[in-house]
Amino acid sequence: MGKELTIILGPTGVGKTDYSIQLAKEYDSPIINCDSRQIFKELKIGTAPPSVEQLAAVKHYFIFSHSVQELYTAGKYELEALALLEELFKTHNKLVMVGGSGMYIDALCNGLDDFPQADQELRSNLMERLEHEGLESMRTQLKLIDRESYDGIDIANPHRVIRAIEVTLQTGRKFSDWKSSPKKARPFEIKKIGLNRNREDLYERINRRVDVMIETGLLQEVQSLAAYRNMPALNTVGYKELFNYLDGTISLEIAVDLIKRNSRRYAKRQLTYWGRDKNIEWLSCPAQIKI
RNA sequence: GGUGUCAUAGCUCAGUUGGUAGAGCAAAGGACUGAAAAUCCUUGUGUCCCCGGUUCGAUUCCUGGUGACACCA
Repeated sequence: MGKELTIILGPTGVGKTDYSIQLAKEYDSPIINCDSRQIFKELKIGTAPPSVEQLAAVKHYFIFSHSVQELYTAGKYELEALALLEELFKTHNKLVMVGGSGMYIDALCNGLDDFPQADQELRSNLMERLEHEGLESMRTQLKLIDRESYDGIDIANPHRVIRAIEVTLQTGRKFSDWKSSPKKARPFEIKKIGLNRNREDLYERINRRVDVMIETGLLQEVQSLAAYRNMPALNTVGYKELFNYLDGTISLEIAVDLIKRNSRRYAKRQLTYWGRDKNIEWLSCPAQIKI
């Protein structure tokens, strides 16, 4: 019998978790998470992971599995998740995956080109130069060492410029030469289900969920993570705003409003990201489902 | 009850010496190859509160109304 992976995706707050539990029970499958922040064991509130009851009801992978102290990336996820799937498919025909990280999902489904992960030292050097010399200077360098990338990537985006320079310097081969739009073969079928709902309803759920997070102790969680605030894992909606509050830069009320706003914007970006993926079968959630 | 001030984008407000208007925020749309909950790009028509008057022309000036605020009683 053929192996099939069902991926449930959708914007934050849409109700993916509940849906995934149902489907996992129906398929008698564990759940493999593909949310880039729920993998962190230190983040228990602000990333809206499955509840203790939900975790007890169905076996979950990639939930609380890694630490914010380590650098985690889409590339690592591709390898680790793929290895796990191969293992699980030995005993299952159908598996359920859920999450909202579009790039992680793409990495798993299609793979990434084989250029390396960033060398941390090189990256921090480049970051420093960006800060001191400005973006224009970085662009000029990219133009010199990889003209094709300079013409092809979003030159206004510092992350992209730095990444292209970084790979080129690190490997001695142009970033643009590495790129091939990979479509790596996977030993299983992939079915994508997108969950969506009325925009107003979605935003309402997001806003409410933030209030619940605050009531549940998000502020205390953020406080306890102060030592790691510079790790990429903590550059996350719900955490960065509260760090600012703790610094005294903004009031708690404003921080909470910003968390809501940034979550809403995140949801919108997710929807945009998946807009071009024609393989997603979209389902509209009824308004009654509670978080 | 009297007097005064205000009424413009979803919100806060600017402005038009009379020729139908623009900022910030919110919002919307988009991009995306190891930071992706990241990072970046683009987008401003709205009965200028309502009725009438003056005027070639009123959101702008005038009368009245309504509402909000302030002060006086």
